[in-house]
Order: sequence, then structure tokens, then C-alpha cells
Amino acid sequence: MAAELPKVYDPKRVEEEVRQLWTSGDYFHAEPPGEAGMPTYTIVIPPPNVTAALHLGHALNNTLQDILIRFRRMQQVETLWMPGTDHAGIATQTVVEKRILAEENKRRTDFTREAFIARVQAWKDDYETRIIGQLKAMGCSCDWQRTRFTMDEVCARAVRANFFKLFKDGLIYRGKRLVNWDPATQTVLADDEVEHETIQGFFWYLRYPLVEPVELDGRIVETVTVATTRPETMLGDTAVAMHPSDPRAQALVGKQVRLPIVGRLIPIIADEHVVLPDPESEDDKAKYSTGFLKVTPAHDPDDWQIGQRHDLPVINVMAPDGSISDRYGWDDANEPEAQALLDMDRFEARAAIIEWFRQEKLLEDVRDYTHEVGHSYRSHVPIEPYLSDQWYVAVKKPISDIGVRISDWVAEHPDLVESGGELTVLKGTDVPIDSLAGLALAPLLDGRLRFVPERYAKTYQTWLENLRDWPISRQLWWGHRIPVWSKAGTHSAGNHEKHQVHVVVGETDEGPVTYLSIADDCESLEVELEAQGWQRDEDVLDTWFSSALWPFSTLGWPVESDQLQAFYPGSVLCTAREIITLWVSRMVMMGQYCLGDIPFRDVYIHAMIQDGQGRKMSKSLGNGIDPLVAIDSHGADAMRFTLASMTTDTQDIRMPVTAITLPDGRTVNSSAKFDSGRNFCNKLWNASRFALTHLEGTDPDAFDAAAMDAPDRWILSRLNRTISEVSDLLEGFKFSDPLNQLYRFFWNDLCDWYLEWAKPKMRDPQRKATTQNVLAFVLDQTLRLLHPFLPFITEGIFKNLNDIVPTRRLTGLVESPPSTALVVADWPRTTHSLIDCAVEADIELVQTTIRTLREVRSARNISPGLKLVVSAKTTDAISQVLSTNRTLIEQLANLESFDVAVNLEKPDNAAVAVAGAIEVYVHDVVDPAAERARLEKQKQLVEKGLRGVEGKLNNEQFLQRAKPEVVQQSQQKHAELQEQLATVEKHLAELG
RNA sequence: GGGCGGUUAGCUCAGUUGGCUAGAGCACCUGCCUUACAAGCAGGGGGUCACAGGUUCAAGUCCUGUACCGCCCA
Repeated sequence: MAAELPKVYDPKRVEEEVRQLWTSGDYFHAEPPGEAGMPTYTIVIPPPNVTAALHLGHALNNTLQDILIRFRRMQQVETLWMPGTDHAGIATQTVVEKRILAEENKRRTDFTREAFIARVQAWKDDYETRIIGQLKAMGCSCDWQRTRFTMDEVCARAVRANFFKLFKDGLIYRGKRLVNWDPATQTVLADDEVEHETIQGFFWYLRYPLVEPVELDGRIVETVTVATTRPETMLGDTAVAMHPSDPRAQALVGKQVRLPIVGRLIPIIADEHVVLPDPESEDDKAKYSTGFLKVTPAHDPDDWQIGQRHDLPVINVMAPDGSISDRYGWDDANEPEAQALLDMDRFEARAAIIEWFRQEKLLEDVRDYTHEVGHSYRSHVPIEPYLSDQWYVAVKKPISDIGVRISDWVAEHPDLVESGGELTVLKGTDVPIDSLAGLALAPLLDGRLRFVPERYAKTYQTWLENLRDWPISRQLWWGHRIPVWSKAGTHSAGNHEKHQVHVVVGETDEGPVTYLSIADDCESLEVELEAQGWQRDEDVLDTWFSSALWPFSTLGWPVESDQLQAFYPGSVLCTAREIITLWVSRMVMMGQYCLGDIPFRDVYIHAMIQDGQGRKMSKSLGNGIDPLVAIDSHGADAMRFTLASMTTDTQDIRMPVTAITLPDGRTVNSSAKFDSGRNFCNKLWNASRFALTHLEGTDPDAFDAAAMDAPDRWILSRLNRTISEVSDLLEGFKFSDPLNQLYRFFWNDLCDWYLEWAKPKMRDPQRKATTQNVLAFVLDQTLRLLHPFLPFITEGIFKNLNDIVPTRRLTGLVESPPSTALVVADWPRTTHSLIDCAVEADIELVQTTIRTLREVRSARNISPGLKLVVSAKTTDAISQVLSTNRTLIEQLANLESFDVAVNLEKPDNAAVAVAGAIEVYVHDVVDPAAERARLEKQKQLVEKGLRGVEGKLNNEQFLQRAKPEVVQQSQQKHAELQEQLATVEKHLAELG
């Protein structure tokens, strides 16, 4: 019962009780609605990586999702929040490898593949448990029974099915390309996994000797000078290129140079890619250029293109770990100088090569150069462009059998497409409408897919328009192993009636190879094939390949089911902006491709949390905040309150971080920002405690609408405005705004005014019943409105309210539908008839009067306990309002008596204050000095206002051009202010 | 290099289609342990709205430029 409620809110106790209540009621579980076509609301969680425990960014992300989910659930929509975790291939494998190296001094290759995966699996099990525990601690109302993992059987089946579908449709191919190679983790990275960092580096100018000297402008030229930022790649040079319009080209193109160190003879060729030198140019390329470009097709993407154009040899001089090696395509490393470089790390080799050129007097110059260098987002080492065979997904290739679906769309949106040769492409792009990229882009252009805030649509669009084929193989062990088997030569698949098998013949340097993929996981078939000499690909798929399927793999696709039918497509995806390209785009692509529909209607992009200095929170900076620390010190609701209240449309949230010491002596990060959430919870707790102690015996049948006084009608009016505003704001993905509205309503209206006015009424048998019912109803509705933001505390109080006042009904006006638990209670509905502008205006006059009197009291140091006698002079209309509500004023201004009339005289020994059209006289408190100070201050204020208004009204242009209502407003304001000024001056004059 | 944000009180942020004396929370100052709450109550001080131009009767708000900070992409 209420009396047992502790004086200070104890989050731990309440959270525990409430969690049990939710669990026992199974409230978070969603089932397909019995009737087809009933609305559902689905959010799939952005599956957190099992790499590490959740940080504050996750807390924000999941708080917002939970708010959306709880809001819809209370609207009685069948609501599914699908939880789970992501295996995060490269990231997780890397941390486990690091851990094993540090603790056991062992490397991955010291284990068998199975044994190593088992180690990663153990890590995953540990972190998955921790992550789910964290989500539960935050109050996330996920359907835990459905928890998935991107590598579990259900998700694996989807990956397999999707891969096969792509393979069969010819959208997966094997290609030799220069890839972004991470020598540290020894895997390929997609373009978007490469981070560009500005590096203070150098341009080295290297002289390459001509095989035969050439006469140029009357001078004998013996060398050409190339400029490079990566001298170590010169070992793989296969040409020197010049621009065809370079004046020296005629004499030099076609000649040969002897590549230093290696001794290789390489041609000078003409290619328009080369930038002509221009020392005055603003463009760095021209400024630093010598006009000669060393061409290294195996180690530079641009050079690769040049090599393709001129049919140059491709010489790879590095091993996968980035060291110089003659075992991966370099077969003329015969010179002792070249031999000496073998096995050196690429940066050691760079130094050695520069030193060699210096010694040989072939180093012409070294110039400082600031440039962007790609780094691995995972290991942070510089990316090496590296020649390698990889599997790719063709993103701009037309898909043969989806023509029918597309043709309807094209017919409906002729303005969005144009003809691009034989293809139909999206207007202004080279993206075929029937390609994967086209499938992802079309729903944005036709308005089906929306981004909130809208500006992020551009990121998505630009990325898709410029998309290149997606490399999906990763040289890792942790992940979905690529379901492709290969065998040298040309083969048919044989007859496998029970299984779908697809076969493709490809070309390699060694001749034809046959690739085969199987639609489903069948061990016996795989064993059979392997016995016949088919070899399974060693690599695994990019993590995003499985993440892309998450909105439907979690629902069991490819198996058709009621749940897939009911909960796909989902409603909204809630994530951070860095994920738009990596994940959002691919989910849309695959959702469209596999199910023919977008996976969600809205994409809500929330801010990133930074520390007080605007830096990202990160482990290396040590400025992160653990959500469990915040929950432990402030409570889960407090953390959620603070996070939600900081969520506006800005792209960053700054959260000043402070170190705190825990009782056990550990120092951890927290933030004073959470205090506001804790304070709010405590206020809610205490207001409810007060209410509940006065609600014993509330009888809805005793409610009499006619007996409601002004505060009753006022609080109901304010409540209904709040219901309406909060509902609209939540519909529009606003979080800070509705919380602010609720703060204002609960704290500033309900607590500061209504509860104070209610106190004496609770002691008055005549008025108690009506007040009780209003208070019980308002508390009920307030709890409901706050529940999505503060689920624990509101649920805890709701239970007490249910015990004490089982029925919240304002008989004849409105009733709140009962519910055993707040989590599934009805979301409040606006009762428009209870919105009462007149009573709101009246109460505002009353509040203004009270505030003015409090100010008088405070300015004069009049004891709060001293009862004052007050009279007031004002207009007839206001006089009636104040007179009717005199007890409200007497009560909260602590007055002996309050008299108001149109023409009262100011008593001689009274203090005076002017509040708009109201003059209040506080009797028997003469203090001329305080009086003068107060009035002078007010005079200045009024004069400031007056100057502003007069400036306008004295301006002819304003009178002529401003909207009439604005002019009229100003005139009225002017009259009011003048009157006030006169009053203030009159009283100042009387003071002498 | 291209794109997108931001700059308003000491701190964190609101500020609708231009129009009342630019707001909130925290912090600060003053007075209160008033039987819901000191994690509270009442009152108060504090802003050249980054800078420079422009449009307008009127600019924190619209336009142009500059500076600084941040993010995304190449």
C-alpha cells in the first residue's frame, strides 16, 4: 500500500519487481494476428556485434526503439521487436585472436579451423549473454523467445538460400581485382570498410635510367624522374607513362628504362591519365608531377587501369602480410639488391629503397606532401591495393527474371526512369532499374522508403548511384563459409534430384574451373562431392551479407509462414548514420530481391553520442560510458529519460563525462546528465506517493462533473492538450519534444499547481470525492503517457494505483480502460470536450497574481510563514476571475485575505506591484527602498518593451506593409505598456 | 576534392511558415527542512544569437561570403 512506499525512489527494487511482472505476463511476445490484414508493427533490432558489451550508443539506440515499440503496443497494435546479435566476422575474430595471442601466445594458425571457431564461439556465447542481459536491464521489451543470431541455424538457412539465388541468377561472380587489402588481418575489405585519414607524408622523386640516352632540346637526357608516395611499389613497375601531349613525349615514348634495383627493362608509354606538371597549379597532382608516372598495375588501382589499357604485365611483389616477396608473382628478383629486400615489411622496404636511391645518387628530391591514405577500419593499418581473386555481387547487372515486377513500376513512374542504351535506368544515373542497386534506389525515389531526418536520404541515394560491385568474400574463419565448391576443368553437376545445384564454368590463369553451389545445407551431398574432388571455398562471407537478410532471416525466410506474412515488411529501422550505406542499403536491396518488398517503411537515424569535447566515445580514448554503470547509479528509467530528452534532430549528442568512484573502489565513467533523469523519477515517485495516500476509498460513482472547480477543469484541459501533442510528436519520431511536454505538464502543471491546490480539498469532505477522481484519472493518464520513456517506475506505480483505485472514471465524461499491466494498457486518447481555453486563461491570471505576490514577498524578505492581507485593482473582467478564484490565490500566496475590485484605492502603508493590468497592494509592508528598487526595475522592463513597440509604430513603412493583425497587436501592446508605465510611475511619484 | 550538419546563457540544448521584453534543464545567487519530494519549494542574476555583408517595415530565423568544429563519401 501507499504508506509502504519509500520516500526516495529505489530503482533497483522497482526494476526487479517490474521485470518479474513483465516476464510472468509474457507481454513482449508477438504472434501473427488471428485475422489477416490486422495491423502489425515490427522493428528488427540492429543486432549488436558480439565483439564487445554494449556502450551508451547502443543504450540510446535501444531506448528509442523501445519507446516506439511500447507506444505502438499500448495502441493495441500487434507489436514485434525482434532481438538478436551479429557475429561481426572480422571484428570478433580479431579481438579473439588478440586475446589468444596475449594470454596464450598462440596464433590462429596454431589451431585447426574447427578448434579456432570453437574459441570464437565461446566468446560469442559469453558476450551474447551479456548483451541480452544489458538490453533487459535497460527495459527493452523485445520478444525474447525469438532471439536470433546471424550465424544460428535459422539465419544460416537464409544466407544459404540467398547466396544460391544470387548465384543462380548470375549475380555472384569470381573476379581478379585489385582489392582493399588489410595486411594486418589479411583479408579483403569493402570500399566502405576503408577509412580515409590525412597523413603527413612525402613525395619521393626517383630517377630511372634510360637504356639509351636521348637528345631532348639539344641536351642529352639519361634519366627520367618519377614522383611517388609509395617507393616500395617500384619493384613491381612495368612501365613509365607520360601524357601524350607532353612536349617530351615524342622523343621518349617507345624508349625503355632500366628499373633500378630490379634491372627490369620497362617501356615508356603514353596515357592520358598522367597529369602534366605545373608548379603553379592549385591542384596538388599537377604541382608535384614530373610528367612521368611509374606504373605498377599490381599495386595501384589507377595503374591497374593503365595496365589494362596497354596490356602491361602485372607483377605482385608482396606477400599477403605486406612484406616484400618473390613468391606471389614476382619472378625476376634476381639482382642481389632485390634479393636483399625480400621478406622486409613494406615500410622497412620503403626506407631501404629510398636509402638505395640516395646512395646511388638517383634520389632527386623529397618533398613534404599531405594526402589521404586508406586505413583498415578494423586494424587501422594502411590499406594495400592488392591483386586477388574474390567473389563479387554484381549490383548494377540486370536481373533476368524480375521483369514483370519492374515493368509495372516503370509504367507507374515514367518520370523516374530513362533509357540508357539497351537498359532502363533510373533517371540521371547509370543504375538499371532491374539491378540490385536499382531495386534499392527505386523505393526511395517513389517515396515508399522514408528517412527521418530527411537529409539522410541523400547519403543513401548518392551511395547507391555510385555503387561498385560488392566484394563478399573474406579471408576469415569466423563467419558463413562460402557455399561454393570448385574443380579444375569443365564439369556438369551430375544428377542430384533432391537438391538444387547450380554450376558455373569460369576461367583462371590455369585454365577453366567449374564452380558449383548447393541451395541447402546437405552434409551427405557435400561429402560426396568432396570425395569426387570438388573443393569447398576456404573463405567466409562478408558479415553484411547475413546482416542484409536480418529483417526476414529472423522470421524464417525462405520458409513461408504466418509470421513472415504478418511481420514482413517491418515498420521502422532505427540506427545511426554510419550504418546507412553498410547496412540499410543492403537490407533494402535484399528485401526487394528476395521478397519483393522493402524491409521497412521508415529509417530513423539518431544522433551519435560524443563526450563533452565533441569526441566519439571510444575504448582507446577511455571516454565511454557503460550503460550498466548508469543504470546502477541512477536507474534504468533515469538513463532512458536523459537519453531521450537529448534526442533532437541534431546529428550529435554531447554528453560530458566524469569519472566516479564506485563503493568497491573502481573508477568508472558516468555523466551528471543522468541526474536530471533521476530527479524526474524521484519527483514522479513522490507525487504518486502523495496521490496514492489521498486516493484511498476513491469512488467513481461519487464523481460529479458539475462539482469540479477551476483547477480540476484546468488540469484536465492541460492533460488533454498533452495527450494530443505527445501522441503527434511520437508519431513523427520526436523524442525530446514529447518528453519536454510531459515534463511541463507533470512537474509544472500537476505538481506545482494542481497538487498544491488539491491539498485542502482532500481534507474537505464536500470536495474530496470529485478531487480524488480527477487526481486518480490524471495520474493514470500521466503514467500511461510516460510509460514508453520510463517503463519501470510507471509500471511500478501503476500497480499501486490499480490496488487502490481499480477504476479510473470521471463518470459521464471519460473512462480509462482498465489493465492489469501498464505495458499493455491503452494509450490515452484526447477528449476534445475537456480542452477548455477559458479556464486555462483564468488560471493563468491566478498564477500571475500569485507569482507577483511571491516576488513581493521574496524581494522584501518577508517570511514565507507570514500571512499577508492583499487587495488588488484591475479591470472588470479580470476582477471577476480573480474574485471567483480568490481562495486559490489566498492558498498559494499564503494570504490572510484577498480583495479585488475595479476601483480600489491603494492603502497608505501598502507595497504595490504591477502585473499587466493587475495592481496588487500588499498591506502593512512598508519598505520604501525595496519598493523603489522593485518599481524602478519594472519601469525599465516596461520601457524596454515600449521602445521596441514604438520603434515599429513610428515607422510609416511598418504601418503600411506589415500584416494588419500584426500592426493591431502592436498597437494593443503599446496601449497596455503605456498604462503599466503610468501606473508604475504614479507609484514611484507617491514614494517621493 | 564532393556532400551534409553545427556555432544561441558557464554547461547541454529548444526556438515552427521572419512578428510579444530570445526560452528550458543543469550550474550559480537569495530565502525556506511549508507532514509527497532538500534528488525538493519559492524568488533571482546571467545572452553583441560565431563573424561580415545583403533582402525586408521587421532577421536568432531568409540569401551570400568568411572562420572554426564535426561527420559521411572519394
